[in-house]
Amino acid sequence: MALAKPKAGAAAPKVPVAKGAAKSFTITELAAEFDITPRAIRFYEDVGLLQPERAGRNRVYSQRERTRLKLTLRGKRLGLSLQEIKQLVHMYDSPSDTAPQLDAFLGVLRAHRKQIELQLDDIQVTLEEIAQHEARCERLLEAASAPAPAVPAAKRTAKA
Amino acid sequence: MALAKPKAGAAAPKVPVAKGAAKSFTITELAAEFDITPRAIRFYEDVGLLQPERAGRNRVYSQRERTRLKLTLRGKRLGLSLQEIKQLVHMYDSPSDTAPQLDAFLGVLRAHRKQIELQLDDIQVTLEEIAQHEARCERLLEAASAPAPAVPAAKRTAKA
DNA sequence: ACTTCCGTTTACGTTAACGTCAGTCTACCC
DNA sequence: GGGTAGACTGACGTTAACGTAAACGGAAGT
Repeated sequence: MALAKPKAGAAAPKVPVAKGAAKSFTITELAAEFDITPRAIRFYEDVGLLQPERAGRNRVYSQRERTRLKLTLRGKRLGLSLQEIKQLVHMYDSPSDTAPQLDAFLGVLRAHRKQIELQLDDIQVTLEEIAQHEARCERLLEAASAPAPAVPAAKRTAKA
Repeated sequence: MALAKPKAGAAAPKVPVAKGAAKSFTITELAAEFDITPRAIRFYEDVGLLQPERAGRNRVYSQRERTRLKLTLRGKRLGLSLQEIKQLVHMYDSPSDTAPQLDAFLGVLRAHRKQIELQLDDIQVTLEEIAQHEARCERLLEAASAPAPAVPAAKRTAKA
């Protein structure tokens, strides 16, 4: 991210990636890849989650920004707010090196893990329940498709 | 906030235990138990997630309603909207018995499971990352508390 | 030069999920 | 029988996370 060119000759020429091969992305590419709108991506930038470069007026996303977007979306799927995600991401890639900083970071990490583990419990319970419902459903379906109910026809519904 | 007082000043007509001790709850009890506000509970009722009985004006929650509230909160923790939760809960306890109904229900169940499993992946990845960060933090902390790392020592484990 | 197509900016609109009064009602206590 | 304290019912406010519409700019094709 060598911020060299003070003025990149007006705007962005089509596909200027010639040398470094530092793959970059446009906003619509990312939007398409992650199935979200450009508006959402700009919004994430507004709240400080992304900081893309610019080619003139247009946004240019590096691999690193793409990763942050990915992290953001995963955070969202886990039910975190953008602010929470921001704090986490910020901690994650700000190199704390003093002992108290590291300590605080560890605290946050443990809290985060705790929460994630609770969620893991929720998920496992839910999966268990779903499995039971599925089993019951399949049982009933099989019973329904069974040719002749051998049981005492206590409930003979109208059927042919 | 008085915790377990001899129930000073209640609004309901003195808990009419009536017959079969079917344990019931007041809105404030549930609010306290799940650490939410009565307002939230009433709101869940507004959107059709709960249907408590009434003792005069006051709401009375049965064990079943309590369970639904629990399901609701778990759904929220899993990132579902109240509408989604409503649909699921409604399906879960409406006894579908015709084959097409069961079939549809199975479809929903499988979709739900699919989504939950994706989330499980997210969680596992996240846990993995957290573990790595924790390890790095602890490494750094140990290095920082080490006596005097004059030279880039490879690994200082012994605590003397 | 003109049009077409994106991407950008600005700004207001929207939805979900409550929070926060304000005013009422009513059972209980003194 | 007056006071108090919860619970109740509207009704409006709020926050997060975008959606949507309007207007502009630059570049690419014709």
